Amino acid sequence: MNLQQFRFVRETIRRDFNLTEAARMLYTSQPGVSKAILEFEDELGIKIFERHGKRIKGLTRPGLAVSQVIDRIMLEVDNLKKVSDEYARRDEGGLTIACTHTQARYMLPKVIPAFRQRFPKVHLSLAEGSPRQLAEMVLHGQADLAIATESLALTPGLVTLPCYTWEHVVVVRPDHPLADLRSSAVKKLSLEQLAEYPIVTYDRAFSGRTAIDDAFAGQRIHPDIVLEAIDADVIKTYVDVGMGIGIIAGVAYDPRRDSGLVGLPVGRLFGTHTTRIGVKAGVFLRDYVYTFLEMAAPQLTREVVQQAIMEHGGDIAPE
Amino acid sequence: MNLQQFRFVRETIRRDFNLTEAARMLYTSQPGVSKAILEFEDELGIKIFERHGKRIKGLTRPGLAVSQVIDRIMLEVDNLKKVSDEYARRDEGGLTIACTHTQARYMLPKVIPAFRQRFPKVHLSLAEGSPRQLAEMVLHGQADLAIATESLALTPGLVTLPCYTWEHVVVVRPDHPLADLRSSAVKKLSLEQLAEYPIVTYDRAFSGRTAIDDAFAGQRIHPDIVLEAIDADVIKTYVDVGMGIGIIAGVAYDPRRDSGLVGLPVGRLFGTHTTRIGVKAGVFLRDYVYTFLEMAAPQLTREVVQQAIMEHGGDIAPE
DNA sequence: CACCGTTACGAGGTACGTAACTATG
DNA sequence: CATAGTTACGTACCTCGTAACGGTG
Repeated sequence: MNLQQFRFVRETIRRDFNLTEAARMLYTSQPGVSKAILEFEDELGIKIFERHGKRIKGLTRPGLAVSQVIDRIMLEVDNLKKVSDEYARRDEGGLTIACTHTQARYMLPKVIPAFRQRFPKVHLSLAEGSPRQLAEMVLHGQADLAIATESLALTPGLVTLPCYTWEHVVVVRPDHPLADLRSSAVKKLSLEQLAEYPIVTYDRAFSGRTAIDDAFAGQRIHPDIVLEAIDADVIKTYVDVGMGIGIIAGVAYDPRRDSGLVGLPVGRLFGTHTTRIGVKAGVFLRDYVYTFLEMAAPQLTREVVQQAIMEHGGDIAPE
Repeated sequence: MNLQQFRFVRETIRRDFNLTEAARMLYTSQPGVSKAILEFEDELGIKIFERHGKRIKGLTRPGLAVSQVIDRIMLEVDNLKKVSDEYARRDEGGLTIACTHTQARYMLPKVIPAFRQRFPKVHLSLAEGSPRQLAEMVLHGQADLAIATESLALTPGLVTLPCYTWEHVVVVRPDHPLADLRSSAVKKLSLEQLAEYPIVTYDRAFSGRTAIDDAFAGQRIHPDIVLEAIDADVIKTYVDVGMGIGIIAGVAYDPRRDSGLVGLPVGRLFGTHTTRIGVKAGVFLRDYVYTFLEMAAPQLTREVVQQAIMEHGGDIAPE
């Protein structure tokens, strides 16, 4: 029994039971993987994989149980490396943040400069993707943190922590009829009124889009969504060229920088959303990661986060 | 990084930082252990052990952190073997119960025959020791369960579950003055009255002895404890030869088998005690272990026990 | 027949044991 | 000076890669 066998089993499962793929991902030969797994099964006295003749099709029941234990072992092996790095190179290391474009473009710039100053030796990297992908990246150890608004909380094995809340904002061109409303009129804006114009907003998987859909559907309104994009910059660009009105996250509108557009605070129409940070349950986080979390959201103190990670699947109320 | 290195580190710590001892326990050469650990420290980039010249004295701070992670890894590696055995040999395996003499002699005989009938292929073994030793055996994986009344609950890393409650009983020879009391008089027996006679009872570490001491001390009575023993059989023997009156656990007195002695139910004087079963936090238990627990105490269902094990250090109220 | 997993075999490297050496208390 | 840890070194074994083989869809 050795760590290599654990790696092979885990990777084979991740590569959809394709040994050849698994071997390639681990930079080794396919027969080596095959042999190691066979020997491992032999030692345990069980079959881990369901085989149709020679094709590996899936996990057996004991294989499922074994793979779960292996996941826990490999998680701790990863922790071992992190723990020792924590002492060997106190303020050095890497921090990979998996997030949506909105976070990378509008929220992280408020945090990262200060973090960088405090930990100049930490190598930062940002990865973007859909919330589903972000969660996957964290679960597989490819990223340390996932930051997103939607669906993160539902992923098993992921601990999610409330970071900040926000509301949507409507952006229009200065020459648009809605641009001239007085602020009292803006406060009274209804979904019907918005639906009179073509709408440019987020793709289905991002930044509270489901809340937008739900809001309209709740009043049986069928808005004309002429364009979907995953980021507010694209949306603003198309609003600017006259495609329609934009609905974007409040954080994505800056009156100063977006001086070519008018923002209408209509948050109440689409509800309040909580952006959450997700970490893998049971991981060891480097000291600077805790500091990062506290910089991003003061309520996420080391104690709060550690408890959430240990309680494994625990979640903290949005308040 | 490999499992062997983890084993060496763990064993070195357990053997009080004596490499030679650790090597012997693992049936390998001492230089091999030394080299493996040095390489491991090198790979992690930290020193695990505090060295005075060449003598290993203790753990460094990173070493402590690393050793905790290693403990979790090795726990899961053990689980791996158990999980696969669970499927490979469904009703076969071993069950080692670490318990005090009282449990082995009086309580387990009520459970083990039925268990044996249900799982004839499970090899049972009983280990006896002080509660402190029992806890240690379970924590080191030398025993699956610990059963005892005292102090188990306090051991960190051990999950303890309430099994049954009991009270003490006083045993005297038939020719003893107390033997002739009517049951109404027995109900009124006081500590003072008992303290008029020399007492034979348990050793300090066993079966509610502290409760006996506390009861007397609470009324500022200094009983004459003429003999201490770790088991009721010994106590009864000395009561029988006229050394004094005996105070033993209720389960240890059987009117039929102990016909040469008279039992006086004076439980209220020394309080009610809960015998607990301890398992290591986070372990995987074979199916038959869950069955055993439920046979020993019907309230300890699989769900209850599993939850307690997972909540790691969790405890269930005696009710 | 193209793809995938297993078996066979050989070279390189690693693990481990013995022996010698060194430092500590 | 006895005990304990590290270094040195050689052998045995094991890992891993290439090549060949056997089944599956």
